[in-house]
Amino acid sequence: MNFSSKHDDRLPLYQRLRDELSERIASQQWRPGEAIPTEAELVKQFSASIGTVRKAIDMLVAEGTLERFQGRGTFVRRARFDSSLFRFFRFQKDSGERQVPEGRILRREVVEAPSAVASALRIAPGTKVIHLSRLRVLDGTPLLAESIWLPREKFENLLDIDTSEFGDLLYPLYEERCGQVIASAEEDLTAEAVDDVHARLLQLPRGAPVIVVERLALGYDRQPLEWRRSRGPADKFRYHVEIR
Amino acid sequence: MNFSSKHDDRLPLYQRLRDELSERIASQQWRPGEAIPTEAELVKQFSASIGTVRKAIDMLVAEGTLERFQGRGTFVRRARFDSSLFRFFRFQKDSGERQVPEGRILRREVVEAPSAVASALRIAPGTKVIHLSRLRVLDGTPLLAESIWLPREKFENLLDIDTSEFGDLLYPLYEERCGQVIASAEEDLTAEAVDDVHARLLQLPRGAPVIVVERLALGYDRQPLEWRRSRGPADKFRYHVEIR
DNA sequence: CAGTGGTCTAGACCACACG
DNA sequence: GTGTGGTCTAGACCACTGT
Repeated sequence: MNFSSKHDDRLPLYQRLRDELSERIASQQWRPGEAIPTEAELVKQFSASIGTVRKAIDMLVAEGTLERFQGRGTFVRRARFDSSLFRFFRFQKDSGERQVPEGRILRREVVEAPSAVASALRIAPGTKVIHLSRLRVLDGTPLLAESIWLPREKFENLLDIDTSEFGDLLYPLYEERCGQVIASAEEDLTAEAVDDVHARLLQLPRGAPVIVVERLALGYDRQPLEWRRSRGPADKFRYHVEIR
Repeated sequence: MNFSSKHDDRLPLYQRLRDELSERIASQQWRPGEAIPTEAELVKQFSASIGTVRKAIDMLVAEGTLERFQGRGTFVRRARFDSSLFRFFRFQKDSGERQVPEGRILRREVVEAPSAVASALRIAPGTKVIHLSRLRVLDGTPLLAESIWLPREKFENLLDIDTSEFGDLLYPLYEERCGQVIASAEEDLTAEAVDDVHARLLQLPRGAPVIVVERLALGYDRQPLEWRRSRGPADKFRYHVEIR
């Protein structure tokens, strides 16, 4: 067995190996939660030494694409985005348990992509996109008001289901209904004084500070799959960063 | 040559090696900007193989403690924190060049540590600390209002210099005057409506949204050296994160 | 040129998971 | 016990830096 042709021979072997593995994951040849072949097997397949194979796998583990378990194997990592919400918002029960906030879809429509959305999703402006408006609520308190945009072509199936059946988490829904797996994301955080529309939605006084999180979610092949903008009350927000 | 005694023999060799190197850096045996011994030299000193030495160094590079340059050597990394400011604030000239905002010390005093400060710096409440009040200004526009607390014992020398000679960056000053090197930091971000005191300082209307950044700065030995709380106008703020 | 880190090999043995 | 990843060795050769 050998490499798919497109790799540059001048690149180090472990790099090409990393890219090759990464592509097989992107193409869902190995799916999230599944084990990839053993190190010994990969050594044979790519006629590389164990050290080189391990270095390639090391990189994918560092990137968060793979997960290793001694004695069991190496697995494609299933991204856990719910936790990202809790990196930002200290909305937890006293016991410290993490609750998934209830998600209510307020609106679902097909529209032409506004220019900001089109450029984020890297599609032509005016392309049809699905727009969802969603409110996330915890213990009766509005937590987040979200606007979500999806390329229609990939997510057409979402138009067939009743929005009441969407459930509280969208990414598993994307996977089940549309075969689209979210592998990573980029977020931009800002803050602003709440506008009247969101003040009503979030039950906040006029001009109260809100956090704005814009998230671009990507597949394993790094294609943009979803763009969303979420707003939440600033006093519920705390984000922690380590710097070196 | 051998390891300092305290390392646990059950730990993998590359781990013990990493810890040993890390300690030598913390103790300023090798200082920021200086090269550490070559890989071949470390192989001899620790009677390990080249692969093991490289793995230990790899870890410190990944942590941001060391920096490698092919053909030149491996160097203790000098933390560059000015950049952290610009990760958060999009205050740049049109050309994209990064300007260091002017720093004006408004007040310098010795006080007993408030409990929040004491717990952040991990010292007993009531211990004497140096408190600095500082305004950072770019092109005449107030950017950040900062309150900075330092353990008096380590930073006594700062009391001897006129505050007008502090300059625009404090961390180089800490290093030159007090021998204290900042190696890493943790930041917490929140947002709030500005209070009257900071509205005046930052020239903002009442209740405007401000970003609040609390930073704990640590030495190479991870001892807390400085705690600060900074506030800046939210519309100047944008923070970018990657999630996996 | 000599000296540095970067890549790669071909093994050995250990620690852990699971049937 | 068998199979997996984890640690470690002892080299070889390449690519880059500085003199």
